[in-house]
Order: sequence, then structure tokens, then C-alpha cells
Amino acid sequence: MGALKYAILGLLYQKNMTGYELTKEFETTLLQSWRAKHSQVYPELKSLTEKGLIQYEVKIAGNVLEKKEYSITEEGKNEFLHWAVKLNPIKPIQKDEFRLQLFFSSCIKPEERLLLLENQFTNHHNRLLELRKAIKKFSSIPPDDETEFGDYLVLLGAIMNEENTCKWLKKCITMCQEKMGIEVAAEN
Amino acid sequence: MGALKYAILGLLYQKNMTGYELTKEFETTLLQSWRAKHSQVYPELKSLTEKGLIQYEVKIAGNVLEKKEYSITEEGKNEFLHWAVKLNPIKPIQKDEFRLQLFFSSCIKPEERLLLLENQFTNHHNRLLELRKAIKKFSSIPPDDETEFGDYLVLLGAIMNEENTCKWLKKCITMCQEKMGIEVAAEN
DNA sequence: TCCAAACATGTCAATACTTACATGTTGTAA
DNA sequence: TTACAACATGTAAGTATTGACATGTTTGGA
Repeated sequence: MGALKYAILGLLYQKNMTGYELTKEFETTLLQSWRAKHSQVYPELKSLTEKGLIQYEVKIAGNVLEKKEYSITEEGKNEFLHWAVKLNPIKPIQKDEFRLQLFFSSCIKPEERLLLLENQFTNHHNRLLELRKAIKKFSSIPPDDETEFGDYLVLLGAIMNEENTCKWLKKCITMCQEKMGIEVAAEN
Repeated sequence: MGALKYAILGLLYQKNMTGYELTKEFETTLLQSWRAKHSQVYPELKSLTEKGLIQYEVKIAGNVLEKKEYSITEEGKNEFLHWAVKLNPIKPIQKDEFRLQLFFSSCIKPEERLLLLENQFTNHHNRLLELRKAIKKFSSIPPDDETEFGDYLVLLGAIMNEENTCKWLKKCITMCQEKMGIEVAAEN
């Protein structure tokens, strides 16, 4: 998709960072919008440096440990800002192995389908609680000219998304139980 | 992720099909859960045949055109049913280029952020209308032992998802407008 | 009869991403 | 002082996926 490039440029637009720190960002603040492992970050940094979009300065931590502190170049800023205002078409609905399982669930026993749904519900509900905990760091809506505003909007979206997923799963569970209840009643 | 394998096995579990027909399914019924292009389907069919999970019979259409009609083997059924009941942990939140853009939107003008949000809203709302049209093929909730039941639940999920996304975008738009309104008021 | 759309099956190169391999330093708490 | 967690930077092999290339048949309508 090529958005990793812009994620890195965006982070360096805010603040100079090492590859290690960038990776940390992907595991924390950026978790709800983009992710990347260090094994993807380091080669990308190399490639962006070669393209002249970023540059680095070697810093010594402690006695010998070399850290590369990356910063964005003027050319990098241009590319980033160009991307930042681009209107994009929406992406096709994401692949989801659970939805695929549910799609084919007429092949399995109703009780097993119920188990799958309940397992998903538990997991998503736990994630919802985590996200609600995470948004507490904002005591109020941040000003729209601060970096925290984007963070807040994305986190809010993630929470609403999990709430909706839980709602859908509950609805599926209820529908399945009704179907199962009716069948049991019809047998008697 | 390896779910393409199970998507194909699942479709062939329902009905014998050619590679072309399988690809059609990915473009229509499976659109809300899994997608694959024909360039991925044909090599996968080859690989599954080599593993003995599926087999094919050559059929002649018209005068010369050779079609390969695939069917699932007993071994394939076993593998599919094993997967179909497996409890999976939930996947990390999906990557989304728009959310990344929104995350970094403090770098751009408030009016431009608003444009991005409104563009997304229009697009998602259009998709929502499409999905609502699609679910009309079900006059009522299908019985839970028919293949249509899974289809119905997944489609319902897709609709609820788009509704929620629209709701979130509207909320973001309102919040941005309020922030912008307050700033304008403060300037006077 | 001719044309276009749909049917039908493949390959190839490039990109994106994950998991595992590989190595070494620094700070801190027991 | 010693051991562990966190810091720090990379590579390599394999999988998944996309978009383009490549080719040919059949059906139905103008």
C-alpha cells in the first residue's frame, strides 16, 4: 500500500527519532491506524534516506552504542504534505478470517457456531475495555491544531468500532439462540 | 494468513466449481469476508490439488474450450471442517490509510481536514446504500442450517459497520466545525 | 456476419509483510 | 555483581497479494 513511508515521514515531521523509537510509536500511538515491525522499519529508513526524504545523525549513547537519529528533509516534508491532503477513494472491505468462518458456519453444528461467536464477543469486549482505558488520557477534547487531536479522533473511531462489533456479535448470538430455541420447541 | 485455502475449500464443500466461478464468488458473495483475484486463485487451486485436498475433471464447453471443474476430496473436507470450528484470537486492528491521514491531520489546515472527512463520509455512505440494497435479497432471516444464514450474518455485519463508520465521520465533522467555529468567534 | 462482453486459464514481476535469525549495549533492581 | 529487561540495529527466507502480461473461446445482440 505504501503508507508505511508516510507514517514514518509523519512521525519524523513531528519529532526526530531513531528506528527503535519509530517502532515503539507503531506499537503504541499508531496502533489504531498503521502497524509495522522493526524488520520493516529499518529497511524502509534506509530506502527513504537513499531517496533523500530523510537523513540521520549518529549519536553515541553510553560509551559505544551508536544510535541513528533520523530527521525529515525539506523534500520529505513536501512529499508528506502532498500526501496528507490527498483525497483517496475508500478501500474495499477488509479481509477477516472470522467473518469467513461465520460465512461457512452452516457446515458446523449450531452450538459450535455459538461458541465461535461468544469467543469473538469476549475478545472484542476485552479490547473495548482496553481502548476505553486508553482514551482516559484525554481529560477533554484536544485543540484541533495540536497533534493530540488526530490521535483522539482515531482512538474515538476505534472505540466506536469495537462497540459496534460487540453489538453485531450480540445480535448474531441472539439470532442463533432464537433459531436454536425454536428448533428445540418444534421437536417437543 | 492462509485463509484463501479455506475459502476455496469452503466454496467447493458447497458445490463443484471452476476457477473462474470461484473467482466470481470472491467478487460477489464473499466480498464482505475475503477477496482474491484470479491470479491468486489459479495457483492456489494447483497447490491444493497437489496436496490432495481437491481434484478436478476436465469438461468441454462448446467445441473445444476446456474447463476444469474442481471438487473437494474427503481429506479436503476434513481439513476444512477442522478449520471451521477453530477458536481464533482476534486480529490486531486493521491498517487504514485514511485513519493514518487523520492521525497526522494537525499538519494541514482545518478546512482541508474537513474536506478529507467529508469525502470519506460521502464514499462510505454510498457503500452503505449499496449494502442495504444487497440485503434486500433476503425477504426474511434464512434458517440457520442453510448456507444463506452465514451470508446474511456477514452482510448484516458489513451494514452495521458502514453505519457506524458514517456515524463516526459525522461526529468528527461536527467536532471539527465546532472547533473552527469557536476559533472564528474568538478572532472577532 | 461481425463485434463486444463474458467466459476461461494461466504466468510473472514487484511489493508488502511476517517470522525467525543474529548480535551487541545499557540501565536497574535484587 | 550479576542477571534481566529494555535499548538498539540489522538480515534472510518465506508467504501473501496485486497488477500487468498473455492467450484463446463462446454467446448473444445489432
